[in-house]
Amino acid sequence: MNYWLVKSEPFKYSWEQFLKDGRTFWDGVRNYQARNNLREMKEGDLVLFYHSNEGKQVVGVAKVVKEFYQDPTTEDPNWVVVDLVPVETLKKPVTLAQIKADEYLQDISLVRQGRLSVMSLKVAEFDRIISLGS
DNA sequence: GCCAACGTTGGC
DNA sequence: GCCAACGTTGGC
Repeated sequence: MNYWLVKSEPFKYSWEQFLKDGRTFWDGVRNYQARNNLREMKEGDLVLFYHSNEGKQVVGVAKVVKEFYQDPTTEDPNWVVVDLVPVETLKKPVTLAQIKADEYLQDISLVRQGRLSVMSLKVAEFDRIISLGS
């Protein structure tokens, strides 16, 4: 079981839209490192959903329901997607500022590698964010 | 809107 | 295979 964090700009695809859809395929990844992370995702893995640019906060938890397959939005076989469903909305969104200020989250990729859009999390980091959001 | 960080591209 | 130039992301 692994833990992940994905970013989305809310005006492009928001958590609210995700809840409305009930299920989505995570497309648009055009970065090799992020792509590699998508390929590592297993069914049942939990994924934090982060709003970048506007909001800059973790807003909910999703779950992988289908492992990677060819990105249907491009012919290029380099790129893949996974299917996600929403699991729960955080009672209190966890902001980037909170994460940066938290002593247990100093090494999180969200802070250390700001531009990466799909990253893995340690269990401790995942749990910490969940507890900050409860 | 600016700019830092960093990934990618292309010339040599 | 190195590295400069360029483009993109995302925080501020």
